[in-house]
Amino acid sequence: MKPDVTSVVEDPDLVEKRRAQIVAAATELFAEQGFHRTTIKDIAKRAGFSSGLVYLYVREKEDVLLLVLLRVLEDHRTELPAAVEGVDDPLERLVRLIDAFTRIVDRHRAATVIGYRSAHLLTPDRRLLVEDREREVSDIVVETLVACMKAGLVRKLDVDVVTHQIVMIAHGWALKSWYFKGRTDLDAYVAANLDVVMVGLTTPVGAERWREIEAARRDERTP
Amino acid sequence: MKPDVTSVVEDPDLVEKRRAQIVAAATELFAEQGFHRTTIKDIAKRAGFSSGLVYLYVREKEDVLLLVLLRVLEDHRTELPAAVEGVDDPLERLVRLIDAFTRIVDRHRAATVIGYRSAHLLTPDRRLLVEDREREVSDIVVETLVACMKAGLVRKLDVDVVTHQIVMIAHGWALKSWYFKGRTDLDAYVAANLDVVMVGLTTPVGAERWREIEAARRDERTP
Amino acid sequence: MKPDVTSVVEDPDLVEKRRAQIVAAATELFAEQGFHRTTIKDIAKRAGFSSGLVYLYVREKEDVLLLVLLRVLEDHRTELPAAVEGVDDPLERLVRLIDAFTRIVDRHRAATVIGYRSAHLLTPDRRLLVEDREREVSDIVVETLVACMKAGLVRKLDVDVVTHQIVMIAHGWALKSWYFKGRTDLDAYVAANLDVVMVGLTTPVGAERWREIEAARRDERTP
Amino acid sequence: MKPDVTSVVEDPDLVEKRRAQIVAAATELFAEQGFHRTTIKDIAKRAGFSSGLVYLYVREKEDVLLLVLLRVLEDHRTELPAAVEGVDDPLERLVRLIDAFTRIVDRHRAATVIGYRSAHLLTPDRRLLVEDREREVSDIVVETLVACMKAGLVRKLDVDVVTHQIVMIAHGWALKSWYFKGRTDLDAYVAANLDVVMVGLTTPVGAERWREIEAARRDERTP
DNA sequence: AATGAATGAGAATTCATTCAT
DNA sequence: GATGAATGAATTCTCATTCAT
Repeated sequence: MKPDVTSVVEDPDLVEKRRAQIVAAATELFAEQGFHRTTIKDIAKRAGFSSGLVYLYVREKEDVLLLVLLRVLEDHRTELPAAVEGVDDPLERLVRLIDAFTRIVDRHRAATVIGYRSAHLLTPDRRLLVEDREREVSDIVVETLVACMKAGLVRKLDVDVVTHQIVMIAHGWALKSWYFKGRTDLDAYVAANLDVVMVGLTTPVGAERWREIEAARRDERTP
Repeated sequence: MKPDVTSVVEDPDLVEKRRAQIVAAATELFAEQGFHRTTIKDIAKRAGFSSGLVYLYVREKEDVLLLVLLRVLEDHRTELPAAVEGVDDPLERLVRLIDAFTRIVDRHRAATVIGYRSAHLLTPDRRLLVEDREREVSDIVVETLVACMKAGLVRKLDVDVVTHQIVMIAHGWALKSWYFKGRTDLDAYVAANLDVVMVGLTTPVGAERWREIEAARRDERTP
Repeated sequence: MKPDVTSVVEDPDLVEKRRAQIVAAATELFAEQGFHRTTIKDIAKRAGFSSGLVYLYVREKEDVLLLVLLRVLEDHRTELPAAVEGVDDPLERLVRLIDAFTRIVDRHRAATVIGYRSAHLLTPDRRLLVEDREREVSDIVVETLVACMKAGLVRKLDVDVVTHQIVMIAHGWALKSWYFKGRTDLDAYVAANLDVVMVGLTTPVGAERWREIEAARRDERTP
Repeated sequence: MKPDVTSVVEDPDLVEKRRAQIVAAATELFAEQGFHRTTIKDIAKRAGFSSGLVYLYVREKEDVLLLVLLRVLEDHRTELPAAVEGVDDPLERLVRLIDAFTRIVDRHRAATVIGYRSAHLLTPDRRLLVEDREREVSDIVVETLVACMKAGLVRKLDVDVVTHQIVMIAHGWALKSWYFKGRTDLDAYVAANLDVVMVGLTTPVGAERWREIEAARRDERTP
């Protein structure tokens, strides 16, 4: 389970402490300048020690990126369940999750953005590790969504797609900050997204007009 | 209007042709390996000419990235309006836009992903150029959304947020391809997203239960 | 005698004309930016034609430098004798030569400076060619100096050294223009240098005090 | 006062040592092949270390050139005054200066030549720095010359021009070594130049014949 | 004769990584 | 454990030269 990053230093507390310093500095810098433009020296300087030290706690630069990405996902895995702790009603859980997810992302904007920008730079094994963790996070949403459906609170829909939509709502807040800059604040963002999605999910469906439209669209495409 | 990338070659047809070759090769490579790991030599080799040639059509490597990003946005600006050409009903336009947007992104998956990964590497002036074009694209959605609201077909909601949600649905298809790999196809993705969003947008709203939940959430946060 | 630079173009008049254009443009540019920073394209553009054309009149870039340097030396070989044409008195010839030499250099400041900066970039054969021409120029001074000595107008001194001193006076005006900038004009420069040198050359020598000093100096060095 | 060249290495002794090695190697190479044809790799190899090391002590290649030029000027500023240390008689000082100046140049032939060839390649700020130092060197001559004039040992003449003449005598030895190759040695060169200049400077002036000649010349030019 | 697009060798510079202290 | 000097591979960009038109 432990991230597969080895260190030559033995003392586990020291390892944890140093890595936290490295991750903190790297997260800032990667977000500011991107992975490639950030040098190990930059990271070391911002963290307040020498560049050689970094290599006592990490084998390659890419490991730093891995640690950064695993760090946020770890936080998600802790904070997201905490947000629905003790809440039994599935619908309430779902609302809280969407709300909390977006707010967690907001707190970790830098790392979230780094994920989208730089995860692809990881070697396949490391990328897989990250994707696994990411799936564990989205599974938290999946579970609640399934519970809602089972309880008849949410109508039958492709769970993966809906989960993905919810994830994108949360991540979207970090990804397009420039789009909202100065126009919409976090609360309004959460409110509007919840409004659309929750109505979309919970309303029982009839023969809406847009359905005919889309049906026609589909026929048009595959005659 | 023309991208501010200068070329020492004067023949405009040749410039267009060569740049198209450069963009095609670069789009593939940037998507495969990222911007930094792709060398000018790589691009030239894949396009079938010498590395020096690239610099006859572009001043710096970053210009190649700019051209790649502007290329997709240009396609969006052409293809998105084409998808609703001659369609008067606002709701039908909206459905078609969401559908078409996602499918255009699908066709330009590589470049879309590059946008999220590498746009931040551009110098501010170039980034601004890209963001402007991006806004022009999302404005196409905004217009139709506003028309729907004016016609009473969609209820009053924050237009920016909803537009952003629609954009994220379309982009999301490209961004998390690994998430759907082998499970959900494009049609199912479009269908499910449309289902949630269109119901969410067009249903007249009453006193749904999730609303109380969210109201409680809100009070909890700001007592 | 002709500079050893071959051209693929046959018409000698055209060759001469084009080379003159090339030399004129190159002289300006080499003086402004130096040899290496000046590209063949720069030269062609300033001369008003295409870069390919240059290679019809010159085999390599270095040939352009050679032509530039030979051009000035040719002018010296024409103008210097012209300045003493018909003057029989050796002393008058000498004065006129020093005066004229400095003024010719002034008119060819750019090329003179290029000589000091860039002659060393020539391949040995080309450099030798230039040095030969340079010697032919200084020989004009040598001849007159010798005539003056034979006539007893100038006392016995190392002719090479004195010639060199005179050459350095002339060239010095071009080499250290920044030193005189705004303080001394050409006339004052010529006047003062002539004053020192001509007095130094024509005064019959006795037991000057500085001689004892220098003799002591010499002893000090070789005990 | 310190040359404005920054180093990432902090130990000042090491910086000094490495820079001395770099300067030594670069001086040889610049003199042999010129600035542009000398690569950083060449310099590093001749100095016996890796090319990357150079960039720990210098920010750009041009800085190496600057260091080379400042190095000689520093030596001049040390050695020139040392040559007249304790000598009170102005005339004796002057003779010694001319003598010493030429001999210092002889010892630093390579760097002196580099100055004439490559100083113009420096960016304006660096060039200015070099010119300032150069002026400080020539000011040493100026002072003594003025003292000689005040004492009535040298007649009234344009001090700048005469100083420049003396500087050109010294530098001339390095600049035209090919001219003297095998014919004149340093001692003869110094002796002859001193002979002309000192007689030229110290002889009280009457109505020499060459003066009438030059006066005529002048009238001819400005009728 | 002239053009100018194309080539490709070459050079400065950066930086991850190592290792002696 | 920590430091920071040293290494050298890698990459962008330039430009002399060629050659098809």
